Amino acid sequence: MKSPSHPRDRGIPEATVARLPLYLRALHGMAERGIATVSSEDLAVAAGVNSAKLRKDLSHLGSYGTRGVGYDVEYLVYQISRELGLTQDWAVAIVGVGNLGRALANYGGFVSRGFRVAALIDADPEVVGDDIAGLNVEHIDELEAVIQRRGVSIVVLATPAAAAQKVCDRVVAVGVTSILNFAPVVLSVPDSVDVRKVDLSIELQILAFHEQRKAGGPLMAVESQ
Amino acid sequence: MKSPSHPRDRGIPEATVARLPLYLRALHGMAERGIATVSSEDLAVAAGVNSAKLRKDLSHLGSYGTRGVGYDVEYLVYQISRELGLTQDWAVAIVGVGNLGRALANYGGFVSRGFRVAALIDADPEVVGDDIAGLNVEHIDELEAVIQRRGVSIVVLATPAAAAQKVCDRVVAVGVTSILNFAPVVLSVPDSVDVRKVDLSIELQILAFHEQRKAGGPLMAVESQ
DNA sequence: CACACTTTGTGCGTCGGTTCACAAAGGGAT
DNA sequence: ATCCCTTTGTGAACCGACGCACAAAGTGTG
Repeated sequence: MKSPSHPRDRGIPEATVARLPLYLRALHGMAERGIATVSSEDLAVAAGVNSAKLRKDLSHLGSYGTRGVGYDVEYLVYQISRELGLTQDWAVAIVGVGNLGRALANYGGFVSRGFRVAALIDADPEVVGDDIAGLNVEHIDELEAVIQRRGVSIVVLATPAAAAQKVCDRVVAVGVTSILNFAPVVLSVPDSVDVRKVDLSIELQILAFHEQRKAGGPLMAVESQ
Repeated sequence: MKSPSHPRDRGIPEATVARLPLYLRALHGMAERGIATVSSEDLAVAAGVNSAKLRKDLSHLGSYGTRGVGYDVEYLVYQISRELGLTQDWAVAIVGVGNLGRALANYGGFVSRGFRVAALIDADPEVVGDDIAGLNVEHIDELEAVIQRRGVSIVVLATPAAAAQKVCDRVVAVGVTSILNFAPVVLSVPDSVDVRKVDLSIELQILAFHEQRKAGGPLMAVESQ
């Protein structure tokens, strides 16, 4: 099932996919500074990873490097972009225009990577109709219509926890298969749908765990049973 | 994100630590609904994981279940909270009060888990002095003083990318060893410092990759899961 | 051309994490 | 007390990811 001669093997490991955006960011910075070629070592340092890992990651896309020289920055940017699907334009809808939704709508990092916020949707009549980041906030009743009319393929959920599953069900029903979930709930979706979750409070809790370890040290080990 | 094994981890795997907050959230929901005991199967479903994994995770904390019965919800909440260090109060400083920083300051999920936003800090004179979420925004010049005065042990970086490393160096210099970074840069810190990063644009890029693969056709559907 | 030097691409040992499957342990009924 | 039923806790196989270390492949120089 995995042929070594196949130049663009689609069996790219998930761990690799998660790092490609990192490499892309580093490469963009280098391109801006006029760097034409880069070695795996330098790129690895810029991306904060091991150089062997970086080379193995890139080898999954094909043999785009030159031994003795390194990688052509422009070319690599193009190859990674294409692999990630960033050469096309992705229409994103943000559902839930609270503090977080607003921040996301204004976040520059999206547009600069081929993502276009195509719709803002909320249930609160107080917010509906407002202009945020140059977009008109639409009512949740229009959810399905807006998604289909604007060709939205990725939905960002920034609703309260209680509303998330219901909205999720509706967007899945109209064919959306990629969801970025900021609501602190476990969404239940069909296997065919990709959900990535970002939970700010969970990240802090993980930090707290390690911080406690550092601060408490051996003292805690005694207290535990 | 780096996750070096800490010397005093009492042997709890990093992957387990990352899931404990998930279990905790599910358990809180159950406690609210008056559920006294729960089986690993039910809790696993609520947290969206495999039940064997859940049992193994919990077994790292100790033997807190009763065979034939399940786990006592209240007791488990307490044990996990203690393990994560949530029984104490953590003072958090948010540096960078743009759209994202503002959203974080108002985010309810923090306070409800033992985290207290103790300071908001920004460089923009336009913002300094404003009241946000009941807090006065302070100037970046006061960074070190504020951190020490308020006993801040976790810093959230929500600054522009260009400023992040400099702020990071300063907070590390005053002894902060836990950082949650929202800026799209790879922070360079001593090994003793924990950095967790959240990059919204990277999450979208990963979704785009899978979305593209789904749209690609039946050839890829074979290898997709 | 031959040789020295650089850097990629990868085989392979290792390790952490996931999952299965089951023995051990507890509760309840008779 | 004994038997049956439920559910935990874990041994062990499996799987993917990581990183070392090196052969292969390219550049440059004399």
